[in-house]
Amino acid sequence: MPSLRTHKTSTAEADANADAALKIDTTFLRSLVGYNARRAVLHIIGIVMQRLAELELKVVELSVLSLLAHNTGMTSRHVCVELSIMPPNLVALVAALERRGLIERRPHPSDGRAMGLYLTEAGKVLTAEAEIIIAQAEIDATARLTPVERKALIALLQKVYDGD
Amino acid sequence: MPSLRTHKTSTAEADANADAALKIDTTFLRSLVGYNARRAVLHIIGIVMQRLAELELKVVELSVLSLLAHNTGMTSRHVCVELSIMPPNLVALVAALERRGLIERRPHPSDGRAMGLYLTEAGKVLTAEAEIIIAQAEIDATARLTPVERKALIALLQKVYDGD
DNA sequence: TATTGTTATACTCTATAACTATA
DNA sequence: TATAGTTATAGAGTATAACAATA
Repeated sequence: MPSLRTHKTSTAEADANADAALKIDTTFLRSLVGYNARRAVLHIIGIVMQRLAELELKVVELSVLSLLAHNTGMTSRHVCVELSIMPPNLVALVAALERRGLIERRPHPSDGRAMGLYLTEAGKVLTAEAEIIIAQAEIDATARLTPVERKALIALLQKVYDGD
Repeated sequence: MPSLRTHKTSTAEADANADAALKIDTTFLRSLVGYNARRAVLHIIGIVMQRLAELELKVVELSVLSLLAHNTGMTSRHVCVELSIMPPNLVALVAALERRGLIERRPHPSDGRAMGLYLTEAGKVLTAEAEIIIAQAEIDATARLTPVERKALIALLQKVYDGD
């Protein structure tokens, strides 16, 4: 019997689908970039999260640390804009990183309202270590891709969201 | 997501990054598939969500309805596995769709524990309408991609997570 | 007046333990 | 014993309103 992808409904098909181990038709969902991208994110984040847990870091915390490592003195507001975090939700995160001695908050030189965020020496060391771990975790999580495919995938994804 | 770059320039300071919105170096984060995929998901989901809101549907609700449209009689458990939803979290969702008269729950013919999920006529109509809307929203959200690029992107994403 | 950082809070999403009725 | 569905609940994640200090 030929593999069927009918959209008709019959009692026989209903009973067939009600039975155990069957093929589920996900043709429509799999035709959507959003669905596939979300599944890929869940796959990758799961692996990355697990590896970062060894350093007691969450993915969003590493994102903030990495941003500060390459943009020293960034303000909370700019971190929020860059990572699409609502300002109230960054407060506790920054406080936690400061409590762990990974970052420092210093008054902005010319804007009395703002605080610059800086990595401490311990923060620099941990961030460097975390970036190596996360880079390897990413490679492992996308191991089915060749380096060329991986590069192409990243370029296509950026084409989707760049300009936001 | 708001624009990341402003066009204002000001006098140089000792700490360039302490000054307001200059170019932020995101080289490391942008080298990660996970980071880029997540940004792309946020971009697409935002648009899709907005369009589906006209039908008072959430993305996950449309996912369930679409799955049932093409796999009539699926059980809750199979929906959970397919969409990575925890069973307790599907209960309220299914109840809401049933309350709206979009789906029906009927006893499984051979397994007294299970319930088959079926679209009602109203559910079929709404799902068909929603699939058209979401397909167009996806095209719009990925308008910077050519059809060939879009197809390539989907294939690469599936290569990342398929087998999970 | 507008903006930065903050508090408080609420809403959503996701996760876990335990129960029931069937298998 | 194991599984499908459910309840209750806890924990993240994300959202808005409002305030003080500063621009």
